[in-house]
Amino acid sequence: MIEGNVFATSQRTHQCGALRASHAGSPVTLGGWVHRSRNLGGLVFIDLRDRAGLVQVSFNPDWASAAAIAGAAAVGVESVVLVEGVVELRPGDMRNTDLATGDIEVRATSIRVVGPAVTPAIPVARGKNDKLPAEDLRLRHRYLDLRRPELQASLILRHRLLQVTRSYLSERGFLELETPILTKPTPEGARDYLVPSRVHPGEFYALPQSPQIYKQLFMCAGFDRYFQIARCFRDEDLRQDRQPEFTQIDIEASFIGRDDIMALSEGMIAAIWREAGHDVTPPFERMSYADCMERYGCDRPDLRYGLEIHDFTAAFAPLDFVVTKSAIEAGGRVRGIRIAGGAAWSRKQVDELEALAKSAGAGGLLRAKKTDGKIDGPVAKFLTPAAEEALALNDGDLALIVAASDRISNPALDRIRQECARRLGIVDEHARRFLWVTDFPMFDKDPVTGALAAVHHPFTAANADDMAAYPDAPERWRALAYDCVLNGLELGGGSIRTSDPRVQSQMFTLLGIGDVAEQERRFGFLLEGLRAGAPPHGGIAFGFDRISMLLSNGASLRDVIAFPKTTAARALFENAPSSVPPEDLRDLHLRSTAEGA
RNA sequence: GGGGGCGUAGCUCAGCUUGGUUAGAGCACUUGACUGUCACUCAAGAGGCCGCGGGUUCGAGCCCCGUCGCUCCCGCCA
Repeated sequence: MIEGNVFATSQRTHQCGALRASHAGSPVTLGGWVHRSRNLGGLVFIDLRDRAGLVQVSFNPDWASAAAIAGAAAVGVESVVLVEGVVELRPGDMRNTDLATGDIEVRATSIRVVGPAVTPAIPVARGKNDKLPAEDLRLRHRYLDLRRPELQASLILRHRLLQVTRSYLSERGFLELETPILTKPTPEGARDYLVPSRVHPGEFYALPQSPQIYKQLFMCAGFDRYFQIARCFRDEDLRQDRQPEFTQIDIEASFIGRDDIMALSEGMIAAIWREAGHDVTPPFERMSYADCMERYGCDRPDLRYGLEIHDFTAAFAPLDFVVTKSAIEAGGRVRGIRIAGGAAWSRKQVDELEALAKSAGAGGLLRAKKTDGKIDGPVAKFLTPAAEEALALNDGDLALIVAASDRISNPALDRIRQECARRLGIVDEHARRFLWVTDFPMFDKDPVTGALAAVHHPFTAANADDMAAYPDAPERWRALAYDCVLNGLELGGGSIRTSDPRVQSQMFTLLGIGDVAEQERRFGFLLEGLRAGAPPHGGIAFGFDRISMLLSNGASLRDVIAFPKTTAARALFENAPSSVPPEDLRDLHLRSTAEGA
């Protein structure tokens, strides 16, 4: 680090928000924005703001000229001013403990307005109970919104997290290598953003959904360890935690296995969280995909609370109860969760949970509660002692059960479990339960068409034992893939890649791209790279925006991205996308079919 | 692509249920007063295409239809 005050320039000596009692007696020149001012009549205070914080500048006839006081009284909020003065300790009763600079004030002798401001369209300085302006206004006037100390803190933290990430990886031999933004359309996955070529009529580049193939080619080229803070683009409908362009910490390495990537990632996550002031202790817990689905009904379980799913199928099979019986006969299972104290919930409350289960695709939600030693509910009169024992209800407990195929019951029970935890207030907001989910299936089989789709992506390697054991049942193969999960949120995921070009070609065939010419056309540049001598390699990518959001306690991804898009993928500040002159379209060999075009 | 919510002063919101004087409040803004405030205080003032279009009605911020924008969710996101 450079010693001393790097913020001193020919025009100012200090940052406003950096002044402390130790500066008392120093003459200073400050530049900043007028956050608020208080004119007491002949005595004026200005709260001057820069990215470091606020400092009170006082204008008093004892040290300031009448002209300076008049200037201070006249300046409008959000104007940029340069003030000269002396840092002085405030008398004890005038200290402001709410302000980092509250022990001192700057007794100003002059003020110069260098950037006068019109009245701001949205307020920057807010009272304690003032609500934020509507988000579209904040986005439209982003230059003002970004002045808010909260957003500045988020972006400053984001910067620090990026630097920690860079140095962590760089210190471990990873090279920060760049990949193209103008690239080739990807045949599967999300929709691409397309860029028309001017010199090649009718042809298009695509913006990368991820640098996946390029980073594998870096491995083929022998760079051994790669990382990139990579911008990625996906043209899909948006959510609170989804932007059309987003940033990934993208990592790939050679001569490594799953455990190497996990250990490296754990260290990096710990370094990032430490930078944000949190202790994280690797190694992280691990759980197979199969266990996750069995116990939690989803592949990214929130482990901050229990409410695990239990299987009652064996005990319920003999029951002469049509709901469970028909489900089991159709190949389904009877599974549910036990809620201690849930018997006290009202009919209406449980109905709401059933509605939730139905919205997740379940046909219904069976309930059984135990009060005064007696089980109540539609199944109650069919229960055998064995079934009662399996339910294992204590007095006051409620069981919520879904009888269906796992494909139906998993998402339903997942939703129910999350909602029950919320209602019970058993989610420890301060807990951080990191988890590796491993052994994902390679393929997802479409229940109707039987077609296979890659669960992770087509370049993921399969477990070799599975391939040998079930050569004709690829839907049983497990992938060498892993997801990093925190409190039910996916932070990142990756896999060991297929480095044998023949195996990669077989994978494409399984995915329905059997034609060799077609494979070469779509993925030739990867296959050629693999044929040229590819080391075993693998990697991972973390969603950096989401990590920033978590660590700055932001409610939305839009609070950690300087210039985000709306949920309609529109940029309200610079007003993109927008129409272009017809001649521009002509140059690109395009004609718009949009109405009114 | 589908569903829910919101849209009234520069900002945050009342008013809408049950249509009926001149559409209100707080903050911000302008002017004035005020020598230790820190969301300063006090007084006065200015500020409105009630998102837009159509309809019902003697009469619409309010009811109906459509549309646009923002937002949340489902689908989608290898």
